[in-house]
Amino acid sequence: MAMTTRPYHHGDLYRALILAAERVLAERGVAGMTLREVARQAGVSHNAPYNHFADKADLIAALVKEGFERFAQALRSTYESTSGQALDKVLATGVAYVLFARQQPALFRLMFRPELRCPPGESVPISPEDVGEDDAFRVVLDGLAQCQQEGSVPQGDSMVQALAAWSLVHGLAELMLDGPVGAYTPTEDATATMAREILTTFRFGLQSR
Amino acid sequence: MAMTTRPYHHGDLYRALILAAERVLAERGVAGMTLREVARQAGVSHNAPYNHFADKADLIAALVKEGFERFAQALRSTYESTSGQALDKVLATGVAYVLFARQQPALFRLMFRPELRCPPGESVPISPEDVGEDDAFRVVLDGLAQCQQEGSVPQGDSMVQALAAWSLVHGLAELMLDGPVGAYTPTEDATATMAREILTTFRFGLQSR
DNA sequence: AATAGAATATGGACGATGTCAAGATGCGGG
DNA sequence: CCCGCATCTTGACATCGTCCATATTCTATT
Repeated sequence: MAMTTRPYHHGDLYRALILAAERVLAERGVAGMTLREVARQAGVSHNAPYNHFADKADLIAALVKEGFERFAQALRSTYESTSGQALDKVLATGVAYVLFARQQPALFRLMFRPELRCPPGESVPISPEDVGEDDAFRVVLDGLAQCQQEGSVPQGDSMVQALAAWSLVHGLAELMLDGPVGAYTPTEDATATMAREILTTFRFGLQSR
Repeated sequence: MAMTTRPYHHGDLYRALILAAERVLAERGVAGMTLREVARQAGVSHNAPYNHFADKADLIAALVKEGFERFAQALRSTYESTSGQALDKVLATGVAYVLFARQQPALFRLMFRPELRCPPGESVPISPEDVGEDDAFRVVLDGLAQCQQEGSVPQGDSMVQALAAWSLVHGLAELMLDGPVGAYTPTEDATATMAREILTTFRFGLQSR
């Protein structure tokens, strides 16, 4: 009678598989996330997932989509709950971006490794839009448009400004996880401080002219 | 007689394997680069690589190291062959960074996916230093120190400035390859223009104070 | 120069993985 | 009540990374 697609034998295997996938991902990392292990953790046979997902890429895409939803949610709520000018909100959102990556490193990596959501033979991944990447981007985009409106950022193509801001925090997040920056930011506080410092360094790039 | 480790049967299988790996990587992408396929392309049995590399992660690490050497070389030569202030050189280096990623996308991805160079069971990858990542970073670091000396950039911790600059171009490169930016930069010229535009947007962040 | 030994390559084998093909199981509508 | 279909299981296959035993070829020592 529920309006969701009725789960017959298991309860809600679709959901259970995504949760199991997330746990496996967090425990064993991107490389260790195997379809069979996910099924094992969910307590079903190694072929049960194929009733709910076309293939491994499809499961990953679903998990990534969930990740981007939470991600966009985190950015949005940070933006909205920060007081001050729109520019302050955008900067706080940038810090939240980096913190999200730090708190859920494996999920964050998965979200930005489209080669992992390529169907078996193909080399063209399930598109970023299908996976909700744009929604997260729009938070920054809208925020910068607000900044232009309040005059805290120079008039111009806010798409370019958003790409620049996004690039900055995304690069920082990636380098913290997988690059040489990690060593400089051992704790979570250090991460936030570094993010703030770097964002402030470039803040004047948006303001001055 | 040569002082290099003498190749006995094949000629120089070590080198041949790295070249084959690079070809396979470019053709089939990160996900399609299999050890057996590399051996096939090199015309040897599937076990021959084990005489020159401990495991797949070791081969990848060697290829990545080669990639970082070329990368550092490209950045350095761009820096040196650009005329003008040190700041101009640094900005040109940033464009070169993004162009390298665009011209060798698969290699670039491989370079920044340390989970692919984890030994079988382990989750700790072959370190960034072992792979030459620092050498490339130093180009930017030294460049910004020069900028401080010539006064085109505010005094301060040039490590933080370098991290900021590196984050910016690295994020841009990643987003162009795997994210939503790619659509806006279809051609190589568009890529360079976008990179210049974004770098210029933030240029004033380093200058003003 | 001949031979012993190390370095290098080959083939087969094993466990694990992603995926496909059939068969078994259980729920809902007629 | 029973049939159909969605759901799960079992089994199989190709491929992959890696280990082991064996064969081949080069180097060095006598």
